[in-house]
Amino acid sequence: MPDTPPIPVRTRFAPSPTGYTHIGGMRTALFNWLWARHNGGTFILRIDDTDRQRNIDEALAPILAAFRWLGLDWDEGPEAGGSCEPYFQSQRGPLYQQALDRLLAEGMAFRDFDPPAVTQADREAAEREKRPFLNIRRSLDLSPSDIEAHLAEGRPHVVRFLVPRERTVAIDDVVRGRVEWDCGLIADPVIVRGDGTPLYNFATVVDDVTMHITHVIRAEEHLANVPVQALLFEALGSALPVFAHIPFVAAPGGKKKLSKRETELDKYRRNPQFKGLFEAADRVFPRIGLGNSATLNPVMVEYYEKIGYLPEAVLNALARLGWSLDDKTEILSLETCVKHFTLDRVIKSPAGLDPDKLDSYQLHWMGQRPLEDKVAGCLPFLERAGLAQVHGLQPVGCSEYLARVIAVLGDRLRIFSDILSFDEFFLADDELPYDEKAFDKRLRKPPAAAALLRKFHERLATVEPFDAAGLEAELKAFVDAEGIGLGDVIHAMRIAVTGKPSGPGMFETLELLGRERCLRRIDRALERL
RNA sequence: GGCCCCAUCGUCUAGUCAGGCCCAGGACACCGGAUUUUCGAUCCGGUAACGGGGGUUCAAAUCCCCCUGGGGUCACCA
Repeated sequence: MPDTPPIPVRTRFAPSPTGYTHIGGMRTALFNWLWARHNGGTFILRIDDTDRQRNIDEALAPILAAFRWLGLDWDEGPEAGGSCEPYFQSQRGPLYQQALDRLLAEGMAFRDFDPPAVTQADREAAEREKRPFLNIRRSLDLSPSDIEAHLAEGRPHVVRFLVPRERTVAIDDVVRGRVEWDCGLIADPVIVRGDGTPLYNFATVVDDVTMHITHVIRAEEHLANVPVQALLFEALGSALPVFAHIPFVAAPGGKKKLSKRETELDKYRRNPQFKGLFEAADRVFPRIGLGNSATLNPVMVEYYEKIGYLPEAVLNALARLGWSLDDKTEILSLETCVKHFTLDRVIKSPAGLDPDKLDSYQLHWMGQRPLEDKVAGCLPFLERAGLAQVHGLQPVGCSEYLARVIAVLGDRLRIFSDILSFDEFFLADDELPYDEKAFDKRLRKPPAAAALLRKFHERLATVEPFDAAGLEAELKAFVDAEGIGLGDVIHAMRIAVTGKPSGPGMFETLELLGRERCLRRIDRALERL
């Protein structure tokens, strides 16, 4: 029980509603969620929408959807409510105003009437002289009556927090240890804009205070915000929360922050470890009417859901990015993570997303899913791709057929959309495309292939029963009689019946397809020789 | 450039706080073999790392210093 904090833990994840969820952001959310759950505490979702009032509902939906998909519930926040409502910064104006009044009254903040151009010039001058920029506090010299006059005439101004320049500020970060800054190097941050709206650093602190956040767990890139925020906590008379600056999620194979910027995405497309995911997007999304890797890419959580990854796999992969349970445990359920997650086992250095490893988790977790889950997971892909109605059969959704196909595929079905690459089971016989290279190699080139296939075709027409065991026995008898090997006919048969060079067991495939379809497909292949 | 952070196999990591059990363990990837009608999966086996230099110590991946390298951040964005 030594790692259990004495007071109820309250963590928060505060996304800005951008219309999608960054996979790295989700990892941060997960750590917050895990820490709250591990301690029986509270996980809060708060929407940082201070900057602009875009269509919140539209931008928020994908974020909530991502949390729901992964099964990360929030105790307080949008739709859930809570005792610290509202959970949208855009609606918390009065709280910020109150905090602002207090800072102003206590002389810990001041109105800065310098026009932006003046500040800009100061900044450029500092840059030219190669010294750190510190705002010149001209407005501090204004007398109370001057200020009143300026206010009366509606003179535009911002409010700056007055940094105590003579001291230092430090935190004891749970993952990074003690980090200290010299306040003499910190410019007075603007906390309220000219239009009266609060800025992030200010709003966040006010929210963390008023929502009684005990642990601020966020990505390392926020470390630079700490001095200002810590000072703000103090100024507001609040104790500092526990800070845990976790490493950011890096692009595969690198140490650079995973970004959704277009120029970076183009690099990712060429990244050997990353490109597979992009290629998958370009392969499957067009078939199901979801655009391509330009609209849905692996930087977004939505990508993984829409292409058919399992939440367990994504969660497992995310949990292992910068955190470990011990020296050997790789497979982690959410439950296991909740039980063992502690902040002191978070690593300090950036962790690159590893698509290969994600796939290995996916393989494991897909293997844990019962057949009916796989059927339910695959069906939507077939429907959207127009493959749910197999010629001459009942719709795949209301028959056992799909379940049989999936059972035969076994672990070849890694993600749900993989079902689309086994479309030979769903296409009409005369629509089946052929892998031309394999067709040449197995049917056209071997001198005896076509004749053998033609000959075995006759046996297929009458063999009983038409099931895997029966078919295997029949083919064995056939090759024995011909004095050849299994491979001499099986490869030719596979390309003829499926159009592909590889796939699940040949006999199971034949059984599944059924006699009529097999015969027709063989005829069709022989005809195009 | 200023400030700050980081540094173990190709990758994710264990080990670093409490130096010896580490000529560094696991996993993924990779290579080889087994199995197999193909692919996949599976099972065996293998290659592979403490960035460099100084200290401290009987002993350093672990402690100290310097260097180098990588990264984050520098807005009336979040």
